[in-house]
Order: sequence, then C-alpha cells, then structure tokens
Amino acid sequence: MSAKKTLIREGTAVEMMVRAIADHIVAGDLRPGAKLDEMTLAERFAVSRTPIREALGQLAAMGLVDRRPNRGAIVALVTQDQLVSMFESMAELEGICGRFSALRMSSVERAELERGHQASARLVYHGKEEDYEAYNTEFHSQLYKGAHNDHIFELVSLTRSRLAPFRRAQFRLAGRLAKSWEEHDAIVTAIMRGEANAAGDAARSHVAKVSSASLVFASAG
Amino acid sequence: MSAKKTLIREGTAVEMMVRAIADHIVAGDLRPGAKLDEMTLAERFAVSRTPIREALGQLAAMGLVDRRPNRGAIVALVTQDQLVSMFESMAELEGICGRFSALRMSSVERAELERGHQASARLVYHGKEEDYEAYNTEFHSQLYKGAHNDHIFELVSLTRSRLAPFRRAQFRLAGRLAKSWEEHDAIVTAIMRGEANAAGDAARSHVAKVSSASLVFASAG
DNA sequence: TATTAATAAAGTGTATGCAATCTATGTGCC
DNA sequence: GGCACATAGATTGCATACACTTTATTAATA
Repeated sequence: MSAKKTLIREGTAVEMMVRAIADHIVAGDLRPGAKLDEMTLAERFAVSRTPIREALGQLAAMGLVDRRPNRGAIVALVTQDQLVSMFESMAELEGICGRFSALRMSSVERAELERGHQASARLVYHGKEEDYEAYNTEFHSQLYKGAHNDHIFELVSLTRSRLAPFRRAQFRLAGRLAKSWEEHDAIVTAIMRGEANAAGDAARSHVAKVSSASLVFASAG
Repeated sequence: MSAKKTLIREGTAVEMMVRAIADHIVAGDLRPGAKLDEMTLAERFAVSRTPIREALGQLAAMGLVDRRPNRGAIVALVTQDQLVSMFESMAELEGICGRFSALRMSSVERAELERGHQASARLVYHGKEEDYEAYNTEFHSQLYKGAHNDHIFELVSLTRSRLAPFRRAQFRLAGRLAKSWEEHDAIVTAIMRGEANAAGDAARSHVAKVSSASLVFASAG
C-alpha cells in the first residue's frame, strides 16, 4: 500500500534529490502546482540548496517541474490540451512497442509475458484492484523492454513518469478491470502469434482507452 | 557556413549556458567524447562554475552529455546500437507526425508545406546541398508542428537534437539529394490528399533511408 | 475605503571556498 | 624492466555568502 520511502543513499546528493523529488511527484505526494521551495526541500533532505537547485533544474529538463526565473519552481501543472497530447503520444508509443515486441521478443520474454498475463486473471476475478494495478505496470514494462529499442524505452519512460500524477485510480471505473484484461489478452495473443500490426493496434487502442478513463479523473479532480 | 556564435543574453546564466553548450554540441563544434571541463567552460563563458554545473546537469538529463560522478562530463558518445535505436525511433516518430499531419494540418499549413516543397525542387536541380539541407530541416519541422501534438513535438525535438551530431553530411552521398526530394514528394502528396496511413508510411520510410545514409558516416567517421 | 508608494521580508541566482575524489607522476621493490 | 604503492596535483561535489529580484507589508494619499 505505502510505497517505500527510504531514501536510497547511492550516488551523489544531486542524484538522490532527483530521485526523491521525482518519486514524490510521481507518487502523487506532491500535487501538480505545489510550490517547491528550495530552502524547505534543503532542510527536509538535510542538504544545502546547491544540490536541490541542480535537481530542480534536471527535473525541469525532464518536464516534471516548471521553473520560472526568480519566481521559484512548482510541480509541473499541465493544461488539458497537453494532457490529451501526452496520452495520445503514450498510445502511439505503446503501439510501436507492441508492434516491435511481436517481432522481437525472445521466447523467454514471450513465455514470461503470457505467464504473468494468465496469472493476472485471478486478480481480476477476485477484484484485487491494487494488485492488478501493480501487475499492470509490470505488463506494460514488459512491452517497453520487449521492443528492444533503448531510445523508445527512454521516451516511453519519460512520458509515463510525466503522466503518472494524472492516471491515479483509473481502475475504479466500473468494469475497467475486466476490460483491461481483455485488452491485454488481445495484445498478448497477437504478440504470441507474431502478428506485428495487430499487436501494435491492440496496444495503441488499449492505452487510448485507459487514457480516456484517466482523463475523466484528471478533469474531475 | 559558420553558425551564429553570438551568445543571446536572455534569461539566467544557466539557461544561456544550456543553450550555448547544446548549440556547440549540435553544431558539431564539440565532438562526442569531448571532455567538458567545468573551469574551462566557466572561463570561456565568463561565469562561475555554478551555472556551468547546473547546465551540464540539465544537458545530461536531456541525454546530450554523459556525466560520471567525480569524473567529469563528456559530450555523450553513443554506441552503434543506441544510434540505431535512435534512428529507428526517429523514423517511427516521423511516421506518427506524418499520419497526424495528414489528418490535422490546417489549409494554411498544407499550402505552406506544398509551396516550400515545390520551391525546393530548384535547390535539387542546381545541386545546392547546403541550402537544401536548411530547407530539409524546415520541412521536417513543418511535419512535427503539423501533427498538432505538443508532446510528440517535444519527443521528436529531443531525439533530433541528440541525433544531430551524427547526421552531418548525409546529403553528400551520391544521388541522395534527388531521392530525398522524391521521398518528400510522396509525403506531401499523401498529406495533401489526407491519406493518413500513406503519409505516415512515407514519412517513416523516408527517415529510415536518411538514417541508413547517416549511419554510413557515423560508423566511418 | 481604495489605491498607490515605499519599505521590509523572503526567495532565487551566482560566486567563492573548502572538502572529497580521482588522476598522474614518481618511488621502492621484486 | 615491470608492478604495486604512495604522494601531489587537478577536478569535482557541496556548503556558504552575498547580490539581485520578486512578493508581502505597511504607510500615505485621495
């Protein structure tokens, strides 16, 4: 339920701060629009302002925070248009990953994908939303990795982390759980058969559906 | 021939340093693998090490430089595999932009696209490689913008700037100029007709061809 | 009371200094 | 001569200090 909060003491202070702040944003602990005060953050993580500033700059370069010169940084808040364009991009990127996965996944990767997918049916049957959500993340990661393209993987990861604050609670929508599984099934089936275009289309439309579900929440909340 | 070297004195010192260093990398002034010494850069641009450090951090977040803790920063050098995956991603992204452009470009955008494309025929006819290269950049920018998706635009721009150091002199390959124009022509025709999938495929295969052309140079040089 | 000007407080941007780490050169030893 | 080790130099990482910009507060005026 509660994510690991321990600060991994590896790498430089800047790296730690990037991870820590990004985690808080992605986890929803820091909401879009929240002020990111340098001194407050510095005290909270027991470092000076310097590594905090560098971390904020890098997070701004990643698009997770907005930085106005001389006016401080806030967690990036995203217009409805931007949100739509990000979800749309996500669908396209997943489509690519699905297509490539069908062409390139190793037999080990395919077996693992199918095994996990079949196992997830139990979670749907018992309505375990939290567990299914965790599995869902894993499922999509398998697609990204299965595409065997490092750069696409980076782009997808970037987009995914930026969208994270806006895709909370998507599975609360009635019936989403079962429908999600069916959509996964279409993707897995196409990948197992090596049908690239079918896999791509299935992955794309799956994400498109998840997106509209998330947009409901994003505009409501 | 020589790019504008004047340092635009706008924004904070960090922003200026990001722009300046990125420009030098993208322009090929700083080759992949080149050491980015903080003190040297600081003296060269007449600022202290602090803004240089922040800039290097942001450039690292963008993937333009590599930073090893306590061991300095270098212009990102890219393995052949990464390069292939970046070119492949670029082709896919352009495919998306082509497809969306066919669906979404305004009549003004379409007219402008076609006008420029027709005008570029003269450059091909007279073998003006430099000018055609400049136009080519503009042509592709029109595709990225015509897709009307801000996030895709960002992803494409990011990928493009990372690839920039490796796509120099692609038009020197015999006959590339005329072939490039024909490929552009297929894209423009499909967009003007609103044939989304055809436009997407044409854009994708165009970039795929440019990529193989560039890879020749990247591995050779 | 509302509005504006002046001033104080807070917060960001950059420079500098010191500690920690890495790199290179040289020394002793086999 | 080759290799391990030690030391000096160079370079990075972080903290601190100060200048400048923005924001909040107060006072004065209409």
